[in-house]
Formats: sequence, C-alpha cells, structure tokens
Amino acid sequence: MDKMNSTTTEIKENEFLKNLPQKQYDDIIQSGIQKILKPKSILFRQGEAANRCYLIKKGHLKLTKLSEQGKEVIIRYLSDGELTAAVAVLNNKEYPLTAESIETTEVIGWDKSTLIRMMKNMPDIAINALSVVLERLDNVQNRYMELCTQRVEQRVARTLLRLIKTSGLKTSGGICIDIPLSRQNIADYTGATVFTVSRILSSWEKLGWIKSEREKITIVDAHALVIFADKIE
Amino acid sequence: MDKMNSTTTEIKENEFLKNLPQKQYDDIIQSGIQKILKPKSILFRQGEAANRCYLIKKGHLKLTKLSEQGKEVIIRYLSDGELTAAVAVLNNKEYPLTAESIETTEVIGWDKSTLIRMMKNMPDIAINALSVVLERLDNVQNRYMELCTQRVEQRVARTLLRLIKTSGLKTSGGICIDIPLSRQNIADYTGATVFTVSRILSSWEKLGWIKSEREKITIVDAHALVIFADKIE
DNA sequence: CGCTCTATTGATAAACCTCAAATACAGTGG
DNA sequence: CCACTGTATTTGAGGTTTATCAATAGAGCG
Repeated sequence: MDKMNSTTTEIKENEFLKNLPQKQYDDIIQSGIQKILKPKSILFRQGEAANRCYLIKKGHLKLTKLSEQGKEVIIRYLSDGELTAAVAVLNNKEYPLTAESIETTEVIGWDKSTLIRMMKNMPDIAINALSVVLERLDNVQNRYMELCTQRVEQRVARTLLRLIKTSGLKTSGGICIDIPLSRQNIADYTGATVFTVSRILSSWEKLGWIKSEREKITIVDAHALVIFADKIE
Repeated sequence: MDKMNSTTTEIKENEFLKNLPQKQYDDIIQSGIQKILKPKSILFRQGEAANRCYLIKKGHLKLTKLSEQGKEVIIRYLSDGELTAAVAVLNNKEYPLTAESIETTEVIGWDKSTLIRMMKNMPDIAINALSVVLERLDNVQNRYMELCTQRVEQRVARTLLRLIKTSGLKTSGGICIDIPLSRQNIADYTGATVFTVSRILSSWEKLGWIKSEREKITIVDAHALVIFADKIE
C-alpha cells in the first residue's frame, strides 16, 4: 500500500486520511489545493468566513485566538500530518482562530463544497474528521483542567513535554524543540506572562534540566521535567 | 414534518438529528436505548471504555474531569437536545470525563457498532456529529482563552450568562438558573475557589444584580452583568 | 554601529487562595 | 414541632502566586 507514488509530494501518515482505499485517497489528494507558505504568513484569520480546511504536509502552524483585551492566546501548535479548520465543513461559520506559519510550511486545502461531497460519498472521511476534532477537544479540555488546577511552573513543564512529542529533535545535548519558540510564545500558550516564564526557565537552566537560547529550548533532562510535571503537592 | 408522532416521547430539536429524512430519523430513534436517570447518578465515568454515546431528551448533565490532585473541574453543563460522548464512535477510547445527572434526566443512547453503521449508511449523521463536536471545541477554546486573560469576576459573570442561555427560566424577579447550582459548582466551572465565588456573588447581590439562595441563583439585572462581563480594563 | 526584538532581573502590588470559624439552611427521626 | 446532623455559605486574616512595571542586557540584522 504505497500511497506516496500517486502524489507529487509525500504526505505524512495522518488521522484524517487513514484507512482509505487507494482510489479514494488519490481522489482526495487530487481535489485538494496545494499551498506553500513563507514563514510568519497567515493561512486564515479568526473571523473570516471559513471556506476551506487544511492538512499540513510539512512545517508548523501556530493557532491563536485574540482576546478582547488584545492579548494573543495560543490554542495549539500543529505539525506535519495534522488537519485544521474542519469547521469549514459547516455552513456559514467563521474561523474561530488564526493560523500562522512559523516557518516555511506546505499545506493542502479543500473547499467547503469539495469537503461536503467527499464526506457524503465516503463516510469514512467524516468519521476521520470527527476523530481529529475529538482528539483536539480532548487536548483542550485537558489543558483547560490544567489551567484550573495547576501552577504556572507545572503548566510550562507539560507544555515543553508536549512540544517535544510533536516537534522534538534529538541532538547530542538533549531533545531540542525544533520550532522558533520565544518566552512570549510559551507565556501565551500557558496563560502566564513572559516574566514568569523567563524566571522559570532560568531556574531550570540553573538546575541543568534545560538549555536555552534565543527562541530555542533544548530539554537536557526530560525525566526531571516529567517528575516535576506529575508532582502532586 | 412532525417527527414527534413516530416516537413514544418527544425529543427536542437538536443538532445531532437535524436535517434528516423522516425514515432515517425514525430508524435512529428505534435503534437507541432509552434510559432514565435519577438525580445525581452517573451516566458514564471518566476512564471507562467508551462504548455508547447519548442524547439528552430531558434534564441536565454535568460533565466533569477529575484532576490528579483530586479536584473536580466542570467542563460543561448539558441540557435537552445535547449530545455527549461522541468519542464512543472511535475504537478503544475511554470516556475523557464523567457525566452525572443533576436532576431526573432522560437520555437515549447508541452503541458503538450502531453508531458506526448509522454513520456509514447516513453520512449526514457523521457530519452532524462533527458539527456538535466542533461547537463543543469552540466553546472550550473560548473558555480556555477567558481563563488565560480574564479575572475570576468576569469569568463568573460570563458563566452565569451562559447558563441562563441554556437553562434560564423567566420569573417575576428575574431570570432564574433552573438547575441546582452551588457556589462550589461555579468555582469548579470557572477555575476559582468557593470563597472567591461567594464573595463575588455577595457583592453582586448588594448591587442588586442577582438574588441568591442555597444552590439557586436568579439574575435580576442581566444587562449589568453583560456590561461587566464585556468590560475591558 | 545603531535599531529592534528578545530575554533577564528586581521591586512592588494585586488577585486570589488557604485556613479557620461562624452562620444559615434542609432534611431526618423522635 | 423540635433537636440534630450534614451540607452550603459567608466572612475575616494572612500568605502565596503571579502580574505589573521599570530598567538593563544581549542577539540579530541592515
């Protein structure tokens, strides 16, 4: 089952397109629109009419929401093989958040009408999409709970651990998070401030748990972080 | 299109079963399992194998997650016409949270195999389920953002306003929230403590915005609350 | 080398939690 | 009807976490 030969570029194994017959898979890829994003460009913006949904072929997206106070909250980072903006399947919806590439990123997009047609003809697509959204819901609910019950330090620890799962790169000095990630980003992701995050990372660096440079973090002692993240006081 | 005659009991117009031909609608209701829950009984528990999903016919459910520290976090209140545990569609998943009735509640449930069959035969069902889950995701993401950017007072205000939308009952003295709702519940729902919530509600009562009794809140001046909830500092 | 963006650090203050104790209330059994 | 019990709520004092603000240092870029 080598699906790769039938497309011009490789797509990572993913939840949305899993378990499909070769022919359906090819059809879907054919009906999608390829797009290459330069770093820091906007794929779609919160509030725009949601008319297309996207699968990431390569790169990373940052999904954010802007609060009424003008503060940016990071909802999620997405990487290769992840789907976003499934809301485009439904009628007259707006994108609930903004998607921005944080490096050169390739995506494949489908229009609303194409999506609906695909889902009606191939119910597995709809079930797969459901699966993707359910996973996303679970993730946000867990983070909602963490935000309700944990201190900033623990939330930051868990955030770093989550990031190395999707975007970790093994190096000699530890596991590096392979996306540009500022203190501000971590703050926006964990519901904290740059200052608090900076203090926390500094203290962990002193302990030898991490190494940090400008917009770059390497986890030296992941085990220590796991223990810390799971600690119950 | 009177769908009610074909079933023994009435089901509120809802997202999951909308836009279906009469025959499909009837089939679905037929294949469901009716259940009546006494107050404070558990429909399903976080961690159990998710083998059934439910639609609420009448009553209210409280969806909670238990944190590692043993603190209960309320994820959502559900009322008539709402679907829950869509995760049961997927293979080998556990319920990510616990569903408890807060009064006598009637539900209709479908087994995993029935759900899959229904979705494969009638793709609209899958699309409807997707729509339900997307709405849920949007809701939690919004509350995640609020938790990141707003103070407890504003979150409580918004929570009360959300609750009167789904469970509000107009009375002579204002809009009453028609479910037993303790200070502790509000605290668990907003990521605060009973004490802080109690202080906030007391101050609002002094201002004449609300009236409160044991496990019962009536919003007297909804407009004042809206202004307060939207206030940007 | 200046400019801008990121990060650090300290001092201070605000928001909110923790704990203790008192009060109110509903239901129960006598 | 009343005392009793268990829960819900309120209030105060004190402490912790974390935000805010200000000032400085460092890194990258034209």
